[in-house]
Amino acid sequence: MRQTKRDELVRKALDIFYRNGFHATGMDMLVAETGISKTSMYKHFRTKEDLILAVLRLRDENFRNWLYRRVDELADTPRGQLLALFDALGEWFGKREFRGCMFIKASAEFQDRDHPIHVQAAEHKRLLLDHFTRLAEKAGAKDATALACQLLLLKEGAIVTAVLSQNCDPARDAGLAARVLIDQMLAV
Amino acid sequence: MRQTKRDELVRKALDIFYRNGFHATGMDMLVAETGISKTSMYKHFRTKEDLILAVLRLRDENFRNWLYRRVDELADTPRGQLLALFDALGEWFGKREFRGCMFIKASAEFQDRDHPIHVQAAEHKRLLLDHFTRLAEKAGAKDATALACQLLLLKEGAIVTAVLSQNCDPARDAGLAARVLIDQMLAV
DNA sequence: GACAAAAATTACTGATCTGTACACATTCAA
DNA sequence: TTGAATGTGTACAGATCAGTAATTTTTGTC
Repeated sequence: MRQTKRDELVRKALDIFYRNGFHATGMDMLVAETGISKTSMYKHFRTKEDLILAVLRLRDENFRNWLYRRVDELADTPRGQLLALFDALGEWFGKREFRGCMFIKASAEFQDRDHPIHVQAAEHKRLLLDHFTRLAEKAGAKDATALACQLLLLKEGAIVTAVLSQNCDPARDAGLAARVLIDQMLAV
Repeated sequence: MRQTKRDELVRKALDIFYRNGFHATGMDMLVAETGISKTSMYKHFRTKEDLILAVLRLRDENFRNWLYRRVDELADTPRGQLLALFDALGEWFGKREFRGCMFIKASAEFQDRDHPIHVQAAEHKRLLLDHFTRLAEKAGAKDATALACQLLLLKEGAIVTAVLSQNCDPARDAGLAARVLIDQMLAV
């Protein structure tokens, strides 16, 4: 119960950082938009960086939970789930609040590979890749690791393209490409 | 000839913004690292945003010229050139100064779709897509537009992955995937 | 109602941000 | 030699940055 305020802060900060970027969002803006005092913020987090790391942890949890659950709802077989990844992506791109991948943006603003924020963004991608790999194994792919890598490339590319191009449907293109790659990897 | 100083500024600012990010790079840092006075900077560019736009124009020119020329050197046939795209990407990823795609990073820091910097980043991607589409047409793809979109997804995904994952070879994965997609699109 | 933890308020520090003002130096051409 | 264009150096404005200190208010629990 006593964690409530902290959770509220992280939840609201997530929205603001996601919409506005990390460097462009000052602590004073967080105070104004969350209604939480700066003293409280600095009681829960020693620095802005610590807050950002907490935000990214929440984002990772939210996003992967959502994606895995949605894929599970959309298909039963491992092969079907690999394909459903891109249907789920399409749903995400269509949401009003879609603003691209928070981890790509984090790595763009904190470029140093050793920076904790960059490291955490990389960890998110690794967890996704692991999940894709397990799905590819269950589907019986000849080279599950390679297939998972390729599907991850399509996913990341689709996200970037969804942000930067209006008049196209990257989730559909990625899904069509994925089907070809999957069929080729499952063929005997 | 009197454009020299302005060009020098844009060239040096490109390096600094690319390494350090846009918001994280202040005009005072540009003064310190370029040796060009702030007064001169603001004589050539009314605002920091104008300077960034000029930097992105130069980057677009440099990058596309390099990529197109490199692909031309690596292969003769249109199909070979589509594949060579990913060999060229691999060379780029291996360079010491590689820091990801400047336009992805620009769109991450200036998220508003109407923002001039975001618009210019989108234009860069559109020009690349056009080039890919022409190559796919020359190669005789059944659906040149679709193939070009898919290859662009692989390219963007590979760049993002090259930034965020150390222990893998996204250019190779993308190249292998591209071969499958191209073969499927060129098959009768 | 009493008590203690948590949060808010307010004001502040020192640094940095974009952008400007002004005086002075350099270059080049007529 | 004059004069205009282009450059530099320095100082500054006004806002905002991350982060802190001291005090008061709110809140939940016994």
